[in-house]
Order: sequence, then C-alpha cells, then structure tokens
Amino acid sequence: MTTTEPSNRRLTTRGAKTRARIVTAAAELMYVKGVGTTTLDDVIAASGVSKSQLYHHFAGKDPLVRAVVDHFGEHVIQRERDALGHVSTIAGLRRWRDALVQNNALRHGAYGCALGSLASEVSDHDDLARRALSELFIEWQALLAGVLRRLQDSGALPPEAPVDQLATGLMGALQGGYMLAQTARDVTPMATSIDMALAHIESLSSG
Amino acid sequence: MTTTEPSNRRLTTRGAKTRARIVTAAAELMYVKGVGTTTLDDVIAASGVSKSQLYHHFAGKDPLVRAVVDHFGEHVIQRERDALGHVSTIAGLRRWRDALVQNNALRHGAYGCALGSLASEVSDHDDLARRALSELFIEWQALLAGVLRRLQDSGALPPEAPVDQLATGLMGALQGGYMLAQTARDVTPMATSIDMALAHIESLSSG
DNA sequence: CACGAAATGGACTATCTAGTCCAACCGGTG
DNA sequence: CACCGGTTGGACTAGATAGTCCATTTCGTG
Repeated sequence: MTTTEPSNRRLTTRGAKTRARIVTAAAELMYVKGVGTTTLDDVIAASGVSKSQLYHHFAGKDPLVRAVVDHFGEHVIQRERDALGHVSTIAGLRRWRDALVQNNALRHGAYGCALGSLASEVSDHDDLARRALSELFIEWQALLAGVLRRLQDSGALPPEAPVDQLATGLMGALQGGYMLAQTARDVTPMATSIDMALAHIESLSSG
Repeated sequence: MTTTEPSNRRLTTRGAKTRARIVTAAAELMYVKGVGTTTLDDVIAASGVSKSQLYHHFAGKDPLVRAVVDHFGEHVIQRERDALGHVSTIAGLRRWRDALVQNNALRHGAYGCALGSLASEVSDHDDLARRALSELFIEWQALLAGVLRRLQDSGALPPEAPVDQLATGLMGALQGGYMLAQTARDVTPMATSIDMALAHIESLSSG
C-alpha cells in the first residue's frame, strides 16, 4: 500500500507528527495549486518545518507526491466507505450524489476531485503514483459496485445487470462531471453528468 | 475567439510561420509532458526558434499556453465537426465512439484528451484559458446535441428527450473515461464509460 | 532604392528551486 | 548518566527558468 517509505526506518512519535504535518500541508497546496506549481519551499513554509526535515522524511518531490496520493486516497476511500458502505436503495444513491454535488458547489467546482486532479496531472510522469491512483479508483468503483449488488439483492436491479461495468460508467460520469464543472466554474455539468448515469441505472429496474 | 494576440500587430508571412512553429511545438510538448513541466527552453529547442522570437510573438508562458488551447481547440472541434456533423443515426454515433476508442487505444490511454488534460491542469490558474476551454467544451457538446436532435427528427429519439443534458452527460462520460483510461493505462474504462452513456441514449428510443 | 517596421540571434540577468551538508539537539534504552 | 540513532535548523550550491536587451537582418511599401 505505502509505496512511500524510504525503507524500514524507525520512526518516533515526534518524527511521525512532523511527517504528517508535511503531508497534510503538501496535500492542501497540491490540491489547490496543483502538483506542478507547488514547490518544496511552499510546503516548507506552509508546514513550518525545515528543509532537512522534509528531506529526512522524503527522498524528494516525487516520493512526497506519492505520499500525498496515499493521503488523499485514504481520505476519499474512508469518506466513500462511510457514504456508500450501507447504501442499498436508489434513494440512498441519490443522497450520495446530492452530498458530492453540494460539496462541490461550495467551491463552484474549483479544484475538482482530489484524486481525479492528481491522476490527470501525475499519471504520465510518475508510474508509481499512477498505479496507486489506479488502485484507488478500482477500490472506489468496488464500493459503487457493492451498492449496485445490494440493489440486485433487493430486486431493485435485475440479476443480469452488469454491476461492475455500471460502476465504471458511474465513476466515469462522476470524474468527467468534476472536470467539466471545474472548467465551467459551475457545478451544473457535474450534476447533469451523474444524473444521466443514475437515470440509466434506474431505468434498468423496469427491464 | 483569439484571446492570444498581444494586440493588433502586423504579421508577415514569415512571422506567421514562426508563430505557428512555436505553437505546434509547444502543443506537442504540453500534450505529452504536461503544461507545468514544459519549459520555454523546451519549446525553443523543439521548434528551433530563438528566445527573442518566442517573446516577440508571445508575452510569456501563459499567453503561449492560451495559444496552445486555441490550437487544440480548433483541431479538436474541426475533427469533431467532421466526425459528427452529418451523423444522424445511433449506428453513426457508435462509429464515432469506435474511432475515439481505437485512437486512444493506440497509446494505451496515455495523455488523455488534449482538451481535458489542458483543462484540468490550467483551469484553476489561468482564467482566460479556463474560459476558452469552457467555450470549447460547449461547442463540442453542441455538436453532440446536433446529432441527438437529428435522431429526434428521424424519430429515433422521442421529442421530449432532453438533448442538451444528454449531450452534457455524454461529454462527461467521454472525459471521465479518458481520465480513467489514462490512469489505468488501459482504454477499457473509457469504452465502458461511453458505452453506458450511449446505452442510456439508445434506451430512450423505446420510451 | 530607401525607409520603417517586423523579425531574428543570442548573450545576459535575476530569481527560483531541488537538493546537499553538517553541526546541534532531543529522547529512549542499556 | 551515557550513548546512539532519530531529529532538527539553516546555510549553501548547482543548475534550471523566466524574462530582458540590443544589435543585426529581412521584408513590405512608397
């Protein structure tokens, strides 16, 4: 999971705290400013650590970016597990949609999805980060597929519905919607995009 | 349209050629390497022009990026106009899908959609570029909406079908699919994502 | 041809940025 | 307490990068 650590090194409580401060500061900056325009000096200033501390915990910028990927990964997966783990109705799926849309509306779509933005900026340059992000999307899609499977169990979705493909399509609509909203600075296309995916899933009920 | 020119300046044939060489080289580099990691020296080396030439035609990096946005915009819109302008059947829409998927499969999803990648990297930093990209997506969606409207005219789609929203949803699926494919280095999620959107559109026929 | 504007070559500067280095400082364990 | 490895502070370097400047050449037009 953690493709981040330099190797097996002892880590005291103090060191762990410093490391965490660095990662959270870097994550915030990279989410808002983008990975490319976030410098290590930015991270140092924002986290209040010294340069040697940063290089003590991370071998360079790429490993730090990977740690940020892990950080957001854990955060997003945790959030989605909470939001989707027990959903078993279409109405519940719509509430999940509402939460994401409303949250994104607060920033008028700016910054997009943490994982999606990282992915499109990093995927072509850092293969390790790309793989980690790919795994995270798979994990996220599995949570969606779980919901769809429960819908099948309750008869709300026919047994022959291709849940894994539907989950992929829903994730695509979600991510594409995030990006369009980010570009338009308006959450509407994100809502529209997800709604179309949900409408499709819902339309399978009568099939 | 062109938010790129320094102002009204005369431009000789020779100057225009140099400008074009700069833009095409920058576009290629920024598509493959990303905007952030493409330096002006990279552009100079790849295009074979001198620094003063670059600064003669562009006030700096941001204006150059905007020119690249325009460049890809014209290219993509032209391509999509050719591909979608006369499509009036579901089968035609599927052929459009096949072309995009096959083309993306050649690179195993790498680099994603030129406009989408630019958008997610630039939207939060350069408002002019963001607006230009937003307009381009709208134009692209309008081409898709045109197809759907022709489907309505031929009776393949009911008159009450919300063509504009369907076009937005299809664009979302396309862009999200590009991004997932880029992250997975596998075109499959892109195909799946678009297919779900097309399946939804097709399912409206029987409505 | 002559003139002014566009175009070009390329050296130069200021600044930013990643990464290095070493001395000093904790903090737990024998 | 003594030791040692983890931890910290911060100065320092090398190189990259954006942007400037000016002399020179080419081009269009009267």
